[in-house]
Amino acid sequence: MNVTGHTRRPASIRDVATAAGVSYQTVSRVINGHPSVKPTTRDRVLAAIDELGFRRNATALALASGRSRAVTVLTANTTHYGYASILQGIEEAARAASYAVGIGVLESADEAAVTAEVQRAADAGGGLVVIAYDPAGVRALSAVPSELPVVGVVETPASPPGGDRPWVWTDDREAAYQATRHLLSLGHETVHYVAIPSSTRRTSARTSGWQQALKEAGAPEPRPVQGSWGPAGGHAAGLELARNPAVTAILCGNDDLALGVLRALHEAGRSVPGDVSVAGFDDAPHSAYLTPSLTTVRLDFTGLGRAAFALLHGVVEEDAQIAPHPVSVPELVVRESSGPPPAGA
Amino acid sequence: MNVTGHTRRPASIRDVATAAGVSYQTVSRVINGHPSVKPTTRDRVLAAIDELGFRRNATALALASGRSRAVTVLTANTTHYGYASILQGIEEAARAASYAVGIGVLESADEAAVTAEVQRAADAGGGLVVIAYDPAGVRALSAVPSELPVVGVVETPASPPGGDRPWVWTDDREAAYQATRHLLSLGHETVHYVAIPSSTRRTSARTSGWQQALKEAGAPEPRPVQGSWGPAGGHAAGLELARNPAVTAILCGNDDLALGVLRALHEAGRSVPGDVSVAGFDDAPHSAYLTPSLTTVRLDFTGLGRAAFALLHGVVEEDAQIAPHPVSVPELVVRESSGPPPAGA
DNA sequence: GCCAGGATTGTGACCGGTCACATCAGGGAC
DNA sequence: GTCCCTGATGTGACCGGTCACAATCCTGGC
Repeated sequence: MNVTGHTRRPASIRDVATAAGVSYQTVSRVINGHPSVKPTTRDRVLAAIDELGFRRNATALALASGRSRAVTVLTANTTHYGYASILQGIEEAARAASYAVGIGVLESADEAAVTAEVQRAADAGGGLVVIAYDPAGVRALSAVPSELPVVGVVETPASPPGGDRPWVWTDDREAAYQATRHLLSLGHETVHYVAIPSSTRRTSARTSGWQQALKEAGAPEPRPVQGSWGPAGGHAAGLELARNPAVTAILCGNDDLALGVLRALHEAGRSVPGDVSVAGFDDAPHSAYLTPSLTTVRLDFTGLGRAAFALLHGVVEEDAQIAPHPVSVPELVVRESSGPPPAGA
Repeated sequence: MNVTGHTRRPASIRDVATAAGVSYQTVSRVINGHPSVKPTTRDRVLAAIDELGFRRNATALALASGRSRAVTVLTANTTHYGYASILQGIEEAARAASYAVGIGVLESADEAAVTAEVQRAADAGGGLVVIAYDPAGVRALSAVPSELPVVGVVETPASPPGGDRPWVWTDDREAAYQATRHLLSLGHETVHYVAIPSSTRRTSARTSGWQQALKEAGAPEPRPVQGSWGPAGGHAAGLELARNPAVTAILCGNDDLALGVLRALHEAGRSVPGDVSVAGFDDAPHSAYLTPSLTTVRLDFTGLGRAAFALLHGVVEEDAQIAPHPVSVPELVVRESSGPPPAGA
């Protein structure tokens, strides 16, 4: 160990080579596990590595070899439950594969801003995971130059916006379908829907799952109420729906929205689930502890993140490339916020 | 523009040099804004850069110059509101300074695991921001080799665990003090406290602010109840406190904990704020929409993250180094969950 | 005892930038 | 007209690894 106290620069393979009395190439072979190195030599090199505290310089490796063992996650948001959990899943898997994880936030959906951010991510080297749940993400995914390895986390599997890029998704359609069926099965005549902003102009997967369930049941299909991502949007939407006494069941695009809806119904003097049933989406950590606790559909975002990384890893390392597939089966979690419609309805 | 469709490797400064009919060094001068380049030459080079779509290779830059324009954030968590917001703030500021942002999650507080993660972060090059709100983070901060630029986001300013490293903090002590005073001023005899896990064995800043307020008011000081980070811990603590009819006011270490406490009180049949007042900490986005809405202390985590980056930036670029300072003045937000104690108490 | 061939090891060039220094021209002072 | 200095530009080495190829050692087969 070095005890001089000098802030010397870290040892390079040439330092190790000198210490072990071999050439730098032999050191390179040892750290790369090349087979044809005599065991005694290898031991000598390993001892030198250990003594000098040598660590392979990631920057030099990236420059010389092109491989960079890094992922950059491009996302419009890092704090919302779903996004944060996907990020966490990616980080987890990346760490296990000893990949570095970078993040880039798409603050605006503006074309120029998105392109700039994609460029920055490309500069970082390595692969990309783009969370394309919103317009900014979708735009980013399609702005990624074709020579870059990228995986999209998308909302809908059909004709993904990123073209022929590999992607992963959760089955949002199925999840919305299940939640809607649940509410209908309780006896509600129909189910209203408060939507999250869609990733594209087309109908979102969540919306279409809801529509399908209504159609199958022959229930009237009310116009979806547009919400935002957070509770504030849900609150506004909830106030609007509360004015209509015919509304007895509300499905929300996510749990935050549902929280706002619950609050709005409370303010309007309508009880949940007595007067109105509410269901959310995502099963955020706080949903089980609300009063009333929230019926919702659980999605495995962390697993989704892990799958996204696994897919990217497969692409980058040119191993068997895993076919894109939905990684989580959505699971309906029935809690207090849903129940039969009021007797009079 | 290139229209061959070939996946050619990106242009280097030598490609640009050839295209502009100058040496690579001149190109380097142009992209670095060196003064002594003849305007006509500069224009020629800029035109070539534009035509070839040249972008400076960040990896090569880092290797050759040592500077890397990157920050790695080391944190035990990415999903909790406070952590996620700090990360967001760092990313925001870093993006503005065109720094790359990396993250490393400290999954375990185990010494070896933490050291390994710090090593990985060091390998990424650039500076470090360590969120030291918990044992893992504190350990990581002190495990950072002294030659690495690092900023700690710590709980308590006094004798920071990272030694002489620069740091930023929120004034948690003041925040807890304010919240406790608020509850006492409503007429409660004393205030109970549900604690988040402390970053060290010592009394946390939040705990000591609470204690100080009680002491000043001559109120009895109950033993703090230990919680975890999430609502589940708050729920358990809440059930325990609900058994004691003398409890009329509860301060919680964060809003998630408070949510669990609210739920537990509801289950125990005690009304909020009629029987018991509850206050949280952090002002998470959902807190305003709970029923009852949550009285809490707002902390500017995003600003804290920005400040952490600014400080690091100052250290790395060797500009005027900003002295560490609390960036946010905690702000008490009074909502429905706090009120006077029941008349009989 | 001599040679083919695999196992081991070393050398030089390169990745794409930067840095330190050399070179070359032009212009003012004498 | 010469000298010196400064502005503009080019050359070579280097950052710390990798890659392709050359060189050397050792062993078995004949």
